[in-house]
Amino acid sequence: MKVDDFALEAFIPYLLNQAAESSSLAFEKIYKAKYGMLRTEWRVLFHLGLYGQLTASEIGMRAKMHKTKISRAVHCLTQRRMVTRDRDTDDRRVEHLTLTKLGIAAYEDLSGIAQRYEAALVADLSEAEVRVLRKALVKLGQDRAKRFT
Amino acid sequence: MKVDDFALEAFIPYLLNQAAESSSLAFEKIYKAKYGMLRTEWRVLFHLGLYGQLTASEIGMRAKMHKTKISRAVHCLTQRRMVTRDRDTDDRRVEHLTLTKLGIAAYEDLSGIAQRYEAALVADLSEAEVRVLRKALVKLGQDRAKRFT
DNA sequence: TTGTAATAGTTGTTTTTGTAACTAACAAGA
DNA sequence: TCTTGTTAGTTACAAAAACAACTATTACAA
Repeated sequence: MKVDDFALEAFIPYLLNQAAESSSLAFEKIYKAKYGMLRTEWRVLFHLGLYGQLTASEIGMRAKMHKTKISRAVHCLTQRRMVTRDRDTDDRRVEHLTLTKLGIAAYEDLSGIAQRYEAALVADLSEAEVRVLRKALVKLGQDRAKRFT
Repeated sequence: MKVDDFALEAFIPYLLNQAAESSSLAFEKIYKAKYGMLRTEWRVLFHLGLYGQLTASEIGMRAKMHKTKISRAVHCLTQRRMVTRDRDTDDRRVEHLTLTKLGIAAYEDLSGIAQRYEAALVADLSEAEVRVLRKALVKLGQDRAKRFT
């Protein structure tokens, strides 16, 4: 199987998946253990904590999560009294989601941990490298729907 | 919700997940459409194509995939006549996995596509940036079991 | 030997995700 | 008004993943 110079070890999507999984794992354990949250719930919580009141669709666009995931995450978060839903008075299809005191507390706790976690993650990279990394990840995260067929 | 200077948009694990998902998507469609493969199967195929004969455990260690995933992926790949299993004569617990002609053909086809795909992915990054990216991803992909509690 | 532990891999069951179909509300033209 | 189409969000069902328990085989020590 001589084949080629193509190293799976260096295939960017593969590396990205490994890095994403590995880097999410330890942090996932924290919010799971402390608040019983799933990754989807953590994301919703985080978006609400960061941007304030949002609708499910807005979260969907920002986080690129499918609406069913959001629907379920919001359901769980409301059950856990971390999020409240308010119907829009003009358009009664839309719901405005807001964190409760409990939700805010969880968000503040977890975002603090997240910052320290991230610092530990990139501890052995230089600042310049981290800048390049972030920039590259943002680019790679963009929709490329049409770019490769 | 004034809170903080913590930008979710810049949280590395978040960016990694976005980039990983986005970058895997288009490629996933290709091997799914052409060969009806799942991501797990594609990974197994790729490891076998790259390293030749391996056992399931070896693939598990290299790819950091759980053994049940590998078991099922191998099952599908053998059904599709892309992989053959041979019992080790010394230790009858272990199976040596090898690509068939069909498997090799699929691997060669897909690895070619993968190379071009990756080239398109990083097209608007400089070579230096790609180097930094790969290096950072490899580091982040490493086990950090004990590094953050 | 024989008993205990360890390893390779599989199978079964439960969670979580993905997909598609659905309800409810609005919009806008005939 | 009455379609027809669109949007927000939910629900139901199918696909995939995670987790635990299992079989078969080997290792190794009493």
